Amino acid sequence: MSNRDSERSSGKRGRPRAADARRAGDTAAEEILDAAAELFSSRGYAATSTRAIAEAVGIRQASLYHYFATKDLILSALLESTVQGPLAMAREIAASGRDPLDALLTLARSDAGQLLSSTFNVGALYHLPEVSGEAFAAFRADRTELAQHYHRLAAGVIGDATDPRAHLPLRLVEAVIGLRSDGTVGPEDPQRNSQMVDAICAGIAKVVR
Amino acid sequence: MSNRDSERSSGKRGRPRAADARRAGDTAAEEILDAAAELFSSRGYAATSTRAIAEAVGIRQASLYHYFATKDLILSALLESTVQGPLAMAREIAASGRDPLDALLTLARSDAGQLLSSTFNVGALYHLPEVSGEAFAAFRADRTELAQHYHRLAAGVIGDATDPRAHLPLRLVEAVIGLRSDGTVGPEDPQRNSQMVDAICAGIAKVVR
DNA sequence: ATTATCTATAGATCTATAGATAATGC
DNA sequence: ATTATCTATAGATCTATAGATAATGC
Repeated sequence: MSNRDSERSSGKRGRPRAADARRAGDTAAEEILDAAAELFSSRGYAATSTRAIAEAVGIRQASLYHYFATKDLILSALLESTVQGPLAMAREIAASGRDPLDALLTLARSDAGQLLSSTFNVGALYHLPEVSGEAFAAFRADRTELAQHYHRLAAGVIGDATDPRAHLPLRLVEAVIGLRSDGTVGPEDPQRNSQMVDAICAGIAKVVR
Repeated sequence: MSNRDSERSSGKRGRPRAADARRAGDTAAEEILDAAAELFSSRGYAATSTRAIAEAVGIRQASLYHYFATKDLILSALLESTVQGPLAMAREIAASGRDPLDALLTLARSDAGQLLSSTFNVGALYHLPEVSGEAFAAFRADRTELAQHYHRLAAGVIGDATDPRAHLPLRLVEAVIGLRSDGTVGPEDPQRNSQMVDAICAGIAKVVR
């Protein structure tokens, strides 16, 4: 129980900041990612300047470049960090040999729950138009693999790999991104979220059966 | 049959363009909207410069401002023009007093079909982060009304206005936007599109019943 | 000495405006 | 005279780099 005191406490290296810390995160890089997650997911990538990110963190614009060599790399880090968990889970479930419907619903429940409970609507990052650029090819490959896991499990339940219905379960999970943008759901009402996740999973089951 | 010759033919007013016309549209404003629809929906709003739009049309950057006083107004015109049709149909169906499930499926089929058959993926414009800005409040009001029509019809079938499932039909229709961005479907394969629309409508019926 | 920050700025944009120009219409 | 375009540019960005500064660590 002694790992609380190294948190950000005592000895700070380097020149002090002009402003106080105002962001979540134990390190400067985490503070930057937290601010960028909020701004990129609400205002978009091109519309968010590095100056706006720095201001939200409480540092100068140029100081961002001590941690990220380019603006691209900030979005890249956010994209990777949000897809890694779902992808790892999908691989695990795929390897487990579970019943396809059970596997599909477990994956969907987990992913929808995470999208709803995250502090910002980071799922919206997936849909930023800039993500189709070369700088984010690694993320897109991960995202494609995740989509394939959903598709394969759904096709397994349906019994036909060409049935267009097999594309719908992932889309129902991602519906929560739009619902959060609209304010229909959000992390401030966990009970409503839980009902929404249930409704989505029930919908997925009905669509594939 | 004599309305073919006023098309863009004979008498052109004004200084000639430096480049040839290269865009769909009978008027310069339509050419601009066509180019902007392609660029905004694929690259995003902030990432598309007025210069890029002008180049796609074959005119100089400053010439855009003869037709649109600001860049905002170009996106605004596109958003309005894509939501007007669906909204008009939704109002008509709502006023018709039809059976809610029948009404819901008719609306969904029409909207999904239009999103799939349009030349560019204009549905993606709805999800641009910039649309949450003040300049697009009129569009957002229309969009909200459309969402309410879907929600009310779905709640009518379910028999409970608070059931979270009532939010899912519109989301299933909008799934085609993501499917087009991914290349899963597109206007080049009408037969596959038709199967996808059927699958979505069948999914909607199952979700609300 | 190392580190994290700062100030200052170069160079490349980007939107919008001002005013000239080259057509047609009357 | 009217119109649709053009050229030129002002002023406001924006990203990234260079190099100074103010802390701690050794």
